[in-house]
Amino acid sequence: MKDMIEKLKEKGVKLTPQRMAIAEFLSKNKDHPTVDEIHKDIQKRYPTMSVATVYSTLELLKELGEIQELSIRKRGKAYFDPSPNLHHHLLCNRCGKILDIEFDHPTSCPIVAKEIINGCKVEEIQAYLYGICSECLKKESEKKE
Amino acid sequence: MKDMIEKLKEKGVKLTPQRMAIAEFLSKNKDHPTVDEIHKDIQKRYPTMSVATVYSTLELLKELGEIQELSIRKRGKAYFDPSPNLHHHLLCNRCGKILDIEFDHPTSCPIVAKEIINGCKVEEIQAYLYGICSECLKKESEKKE
DNA sequence: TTTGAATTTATAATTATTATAAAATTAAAA
DNA sequence: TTTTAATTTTATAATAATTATAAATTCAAA
Repeated sequence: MKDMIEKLKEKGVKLTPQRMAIAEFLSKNKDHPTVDEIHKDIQKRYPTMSVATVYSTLELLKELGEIQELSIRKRGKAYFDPSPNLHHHLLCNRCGKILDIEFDHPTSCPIVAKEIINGCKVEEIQAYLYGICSECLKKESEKKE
Repeated sequence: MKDMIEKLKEKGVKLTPQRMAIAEFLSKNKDHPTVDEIHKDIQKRYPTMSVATVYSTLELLKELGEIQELSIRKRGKAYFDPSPNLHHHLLCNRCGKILDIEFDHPTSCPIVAKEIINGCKVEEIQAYLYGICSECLKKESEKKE
């Protein structure tokens, strides 16, 4: 929690109450929130918080490398990951949950290992798996019994 | 070109002129068109073609596994890939082009190899690389000289 | 030819995001 | 402390992609 705010200060970002509220929300969040979710939550304590500020702050945090924006097919809106570290995501086709997929051996991935592929310089990688999460698999196998 | 239409016929899909025009457009297309691009192109020859039909036909083709929809961070709209086969995509941060990335050894990828990961069943995989394409790299190196 | 289901169309509604301009805040300068 | 200028926030409107709706059309089977 303090971590992200500390880093922002170090980077010379003006620490407004709004930005701190968003940074705090993200730091505590283990999920993949949307703009709307962030906005709604903070508005409870901070009624004048506007969506535009949420958008601009998320853009700022992205540029600073503090968070990442996902590109996943789910209702055409943006999802954010409070962690900027390389990992993948799975979207459950049943319940719609987005799960983090930490992959064991990054160096064994033929793409992650390379900085250049097909003559293109790779700066960022995101992989999306679509399938069925463990909870939904369990539910389905219970039904069959 | 004939290929996709043939397959649709086999699958018992009603072959309307609109659907055939869309299938033909996609079959000839090596790019990653948007709904709007598809619509605009077909409207030249077929002035009454509506966007709703483009949306519904693309949804149908997706369900039939004839095409895939990308989710790549580019102006918040949907991009389609006329080929349903597993391959990845690179978005050039300079020129905005989306390039196909055929990866050499699918079996060497630690994710593709598995059907189950973290207890989840993986049905589909999409990876997005963000970076700089070879053409833009070339332009940049020429500038420096 | 009639019937009924599926499809297409035009239009409106919805939703996420971006743009705009006024008001508020902030931090530095006087 | 007061003034100043730049930045940030806010409310609102504008834009753009997608989805919903209902009437019109097409199509194939009875």
